[in-house]
This record gives sequence, C-alpha cells and structure tokens, in this order.
Amino acid sequence: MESVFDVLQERGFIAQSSHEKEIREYLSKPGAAFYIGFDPTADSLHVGHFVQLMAMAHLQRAGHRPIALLGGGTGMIGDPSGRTDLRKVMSIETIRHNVEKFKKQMEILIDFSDDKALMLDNAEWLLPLNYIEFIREIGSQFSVNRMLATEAYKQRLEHGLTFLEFNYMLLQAYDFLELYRRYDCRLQVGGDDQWSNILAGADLVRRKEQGHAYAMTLTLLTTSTGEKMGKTVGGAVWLDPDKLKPYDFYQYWRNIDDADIIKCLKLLTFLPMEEISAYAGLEGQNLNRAKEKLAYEVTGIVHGKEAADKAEQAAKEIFSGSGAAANMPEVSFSSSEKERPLLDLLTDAKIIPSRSEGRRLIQQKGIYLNDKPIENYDYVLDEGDIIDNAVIIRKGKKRYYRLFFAEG
RNA sequence: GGGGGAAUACCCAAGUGGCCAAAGGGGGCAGACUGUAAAUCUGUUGUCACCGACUUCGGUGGUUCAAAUCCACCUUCCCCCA
Repeated sequence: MESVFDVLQERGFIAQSSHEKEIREYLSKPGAAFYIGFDPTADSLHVGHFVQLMAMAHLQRAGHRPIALLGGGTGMIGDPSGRTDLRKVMSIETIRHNVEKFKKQMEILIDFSDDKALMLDNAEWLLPLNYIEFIREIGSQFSVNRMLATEAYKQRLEHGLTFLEFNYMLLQAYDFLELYRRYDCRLQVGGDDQWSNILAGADLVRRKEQGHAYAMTLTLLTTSTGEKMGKTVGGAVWLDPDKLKPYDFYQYWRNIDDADIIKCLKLLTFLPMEEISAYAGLEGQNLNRAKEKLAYEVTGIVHGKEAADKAEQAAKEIFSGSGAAANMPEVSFSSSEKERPLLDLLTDAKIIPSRSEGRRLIQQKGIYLNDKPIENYDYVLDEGDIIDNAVIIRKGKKRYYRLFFAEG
C-alpha cells in the first residue's frame, strides 16, 4: 500500500518535516493522531486553510485521526509569525463567533462522526492557566535567545513586538504538549510559516515527557510570482458562500495563472495523479480545459456538486457568447423606474460604487447595455432596450447583471 | 523616566504657506491584444449638479487674504538611552 506520506509528498503538500523517517513510521499504522491549529481571526476559512483541510482529509482517508484545534485561546494573543504589524486584539465574542463558523466549514472535508476526528478549542486548557505555574513549568524550557533567532520573530524585531505576542510560541507549544498528553498526538502539521512554532512544540514534548513528537509543514499556496494566493478585490478567497459567491469562487480558479494550474490540481482536488499528469501535458488554449476542471472540482468540494454545476453552467453561458445567462445576479426595480437615467439605476443597484466611477466607465466604454457600449452619461432606457421586462448590463468584460422591472 | 523622529488617498511614498484633489510606484478598474491566462501597450483611479463646485493630508483649536505645509494642545506609532 502506498504511504500517505508519499501521497502528500507527491502532491506537493510537504514543505518541511522534522523527522521524515519517524513520521513515516508513525503514519504507517492507522489511527495516528495529528493536529492542525486554526486561529479564528476571521469569520470564515479561506483557501489557505483549505490546503490544510485537504492535507487533513488525505491523512484521515489513510486511517488517521485528525485533531482540528481551534485557537479560542491563542486567538486572544495573535500570532506574530510572518506579520509586520500588530494583530488587532479580538474580543471574546468575536472569537467565539468565528470558532463556530470554522467548525461548520471544516465538516465539509473532515468526518467528525464517531470521534473519527476531533475538534477541540485550546481555550479549554489555555484560559485556566495560572501565570506563575505556567512560566515556571513551560517558560523555563524556552530560551529567549533562541526564540529571537527564529524566522517568526526576526521580522517583528524591526517593527516592534509586544510581550503579549512574544508569548504566542509558548502557548502553541503548550498545545502540542497538551494534545500529546491527552491523545498521544505526536504530529503537528501547519502552514510553512508555522515551522518555528511547531518545532517549539515538538521540542517541548521531548523535554517535558521525553516523548516523540514531530513537525511537518505544508506548502503555502503562493502564485508563481511568489505572492500569497487567494487575494481578491473583496479580500480573501473565502469558503463561506455568503462572503464569496460560488460563482465568483469558481471564477477565481477558472482564471488562475497558467503556471499555477498543476500545483492547484494536486493540492486542491482529489483527482488521481495520473489524471493530473494528463493535464500537465496541455499547452496554450487547451490549458483552459485544465482550469475548467480545477474550478469545477474545487467548487464541488467546497460548495457541493450542485453549486459547481451551476457555476460551470453560468460561466459557459456567459463566455461562450450565447449571451444571457439564467443565473446572473439580478436586481429588481419597479416598472416606473425605467425612466430614470440608467446611471442612477446602476448606482442604486450597487453595480457601480459611485456616479463618478460610472462616468469613468461609460467614458471608457466599460458599460454595456445588451452588449452595446453606452455612449453618454445621461442615457435613459428606451422601450426597445427592454426585453421581457429586463435589460442585461455588462460591466467590463466579465460581469453581467440583469435589471428587472417588475410589473405594476 | 529622559531624548529624538513619524502620522499624507487602497498600500508604499513625495510634498514643508498659494502653481495641491496632492508627484512617483504598487494595486484596482476600463480599453487594445489574447485563451475568461500571463506579458505588453493605452486610459483612468476623492465626491457631486463634472469645462465648475465641494470635502480630504492622525484629532481639536489657532495664526493668515490663503495651510497637507506655521503655532498650541491631544492621540497613536517608531527609534535611542535608562
């Protein structure tokens, strides 16, 4: 049987690992517990987390036991790793709220039934900690000199690092120790920016328990130009359909850079490697087939098959030139509003953020009415423009909207 | 605790009395070219009643015909020393 470690490696998940041999050994027997921590810094997971969920899913399918550790406690500190600025301190209510959202989204990929996977919140053991006891038991095990030398803190030393954040590493390390003690969890997985924190935990387990504990980090999803992937105008590529509509989610992947396709197929879908290799052979225009597949698969995993079908369908209708799609965003107006200047309608419908922006767009021929560019700012709809009580507005090349005028 | 510096639009960053809605870059948006890609080129990027007007340069007050620019106080951040 193929080892999960190989699978993860082949698919490009593994960035670094502390003890490859031991980890392979550990994962060779089913039932191995491992954990990944998620700090509830937003009210939805995003693609970055998604890679980690995928890794968890692979491991779970191989018979292992994932522990999703929500950072209800560490979230109150804020991880300084890889950040140049101070994180905002979050209120307890916000953290609770976010933790709830995370839970739901994780269930998309991880099977938590019958304790096949665990979801824990480190608030459980971090909040009751006694300061003096903690620094005597745990703090004594850490060398400040070494901590300062880690990549995670280096950057911050130039911009300022509060003592609050400095403690983050200890708490994350303590999590590992706690999970080792409770569940015999010997492997912590995380984003590659977590390397120092994870190692600190593995170290702590060794020191306190003379136990075996390992670290493994996952490739950060970056674009071919090295930037973090998943940034859009609206922020991140969220998994929450309320924060990023399935169609837009689909489009994000559909429009991905050529150079990133294979990497994404490997990391973000469960397609067998043979199939992915076939896509790797494509060139030029044919790459679009791979992008379609990628978008369809990822959307399917995150939002379900039905949503993926719909998104794909909508995309085909819009881009294949057949014009009007059934499920483009629609805004309703009352029939009498037809006579208002189109620009007003568009701003009211929030299709355009301001009238100035609208003027600019019109000037640059970026607004189309039924596929013909609008020429002047004060255009008012003509009866001939309205088909079935609606007009189709296009903004730029890809955004379609339907303005519907209700009868009466 | 002492001393020094900084806060400018989405981000970085120029600007130190009128020529400033504010250089430059990044990003965004639109157009051309394309493969719904990338790269490139062009335009654009505070708001509105848009050839004009109005509101912006951490906050509040003040000086002045006129302030992002000068003064006072406040807030926040950074650096050096302790």
